[in-house]
Amino acid sequence: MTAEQSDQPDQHPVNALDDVVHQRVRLGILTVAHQARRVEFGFLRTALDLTAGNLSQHLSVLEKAGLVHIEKGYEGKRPRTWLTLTPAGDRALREEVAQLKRLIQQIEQGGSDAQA
Amino acid sequence: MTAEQSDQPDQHPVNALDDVVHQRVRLGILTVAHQARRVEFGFLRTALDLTAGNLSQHLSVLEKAGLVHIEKGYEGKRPRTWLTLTPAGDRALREEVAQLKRLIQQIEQGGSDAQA
DNA sequence: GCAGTCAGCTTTGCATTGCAAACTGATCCT
DNA sequence: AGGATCAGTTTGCAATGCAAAGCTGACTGC
Repeated sequence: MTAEQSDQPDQHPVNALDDVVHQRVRLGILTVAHQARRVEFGFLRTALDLTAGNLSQHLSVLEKAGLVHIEKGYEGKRPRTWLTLTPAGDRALREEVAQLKRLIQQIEQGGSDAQA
Repeated sequence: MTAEQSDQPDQHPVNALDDVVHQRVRLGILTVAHQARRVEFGFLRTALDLTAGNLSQHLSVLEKAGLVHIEKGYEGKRPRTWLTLTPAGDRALREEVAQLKRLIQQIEQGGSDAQA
């Protein structure tokens, strides 16, 4: 146990996860936005069971990070807010998934007691 | 308050995730603890690239939640802290993995599960 | 043997985050 | 017209997460 690769700061999957993306609610938002091309605020709100205030803030975090595009307009006379994933958002989500898969593999392989 | 059609409380995978387990660092701790039967504090610290203070607090969160058992003692004359997953911790980790898998599947299918 | 140093954590202090209640402004109902 | 409802945003506050400082005991030089 000699050669410590100190130039390898962190090889652990969790260190490759981005907190903006990994956060539970935002991961949900990105997932839904990935599945549907364009999502309504209200749909997200009920699909993820959030308060409007909570959702509103998570959206601005995602927008500020450049992961989603937010589009405000009207449906008839009612104001609406739609959400689309940006290319960066799509990449970020894929990256999250890739790291989660690595993590899951580690968990499922290396157990002292493993059972599916 | 309108008793709306909340008979479908939340079918979305992210709502089944436990924030105690899902948090990035703690997910890492649980993963490492799952792979090795018994982990040293110092090992976790370097493996996950954490400050001691940060690790210390995450461990007490996990302990308070009953997910890990913390054991203090000596190795030779040096004080050491070891960590083991409790059965509940193991179950919680498996549950997290199960939900993550559901989530990943949803993402990778990429279908348009549209709205109105 | 007692100052100084180091290993191994814990505690403290503070900035950020996340949540829901309160608010704004427009539309619908009667 | 006046109230109820929809669609979000802003505000206020509690909880979280982080690193720096602090604490405790062991070993080292003198």
